[in-house]
Amino acid sequence: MGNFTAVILDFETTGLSPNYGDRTIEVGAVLVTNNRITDRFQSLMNPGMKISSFIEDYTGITNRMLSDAPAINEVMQKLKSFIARHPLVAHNASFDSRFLDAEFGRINHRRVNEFACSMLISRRIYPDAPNHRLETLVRYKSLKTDGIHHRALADAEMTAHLWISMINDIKSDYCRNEVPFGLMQQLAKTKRKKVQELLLDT
DNA sequence: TGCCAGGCCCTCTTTAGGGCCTT
Repeated sequence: MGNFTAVILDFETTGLSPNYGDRTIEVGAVLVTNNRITDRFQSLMNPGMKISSFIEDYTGITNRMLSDAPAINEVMQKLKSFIARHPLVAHNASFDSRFLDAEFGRINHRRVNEFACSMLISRRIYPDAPNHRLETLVRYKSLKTDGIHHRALADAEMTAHLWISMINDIKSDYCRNEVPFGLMQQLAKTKRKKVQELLLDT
């Protein structure tokens, strides 16, 4: 008891803003139970438009690969089942939550899941990291990686390892048996100077 | 037509500006 389940997810997209027409082109998600990855979900998605050469270069996902991919709505239905009502985590969650909510909106679904941001939490837990990009934190904490970056499942797995690492570090640094999701969310909203206070207090 | 993100966080702040993160 006490070890919560969460889904860590990551999107590759055509750009930065769903409000300006950008769509998702790949999703990766992993289920974390008892601080271990216990299930995985990944799919490319055909956004119905050409992606820029910048995105092709950035992700390694090509227009050719997407032409054979399933429609976004179809994948969103499957993603909806995968995430169920589990709390969600993403690195810079404001980005992924915007896209998730936009794509769910297109299938007339409204997200009920809570969201936590591993980037905001890492700024509190690892203030001395050179920066808080996912890639940097993976190196900084010597986390498991297959060396692939900017692909959805690889990034989701690295984010999951970061998430697990942060929970384990809080447990050992503050002698805690468990670190509930709500505390992680609270951390993200806590001023850096008040972090010690929060973790010692609760 | 052409424009175009958005939210957090720090500081030489709050009557603001700019860097960080995500694609």
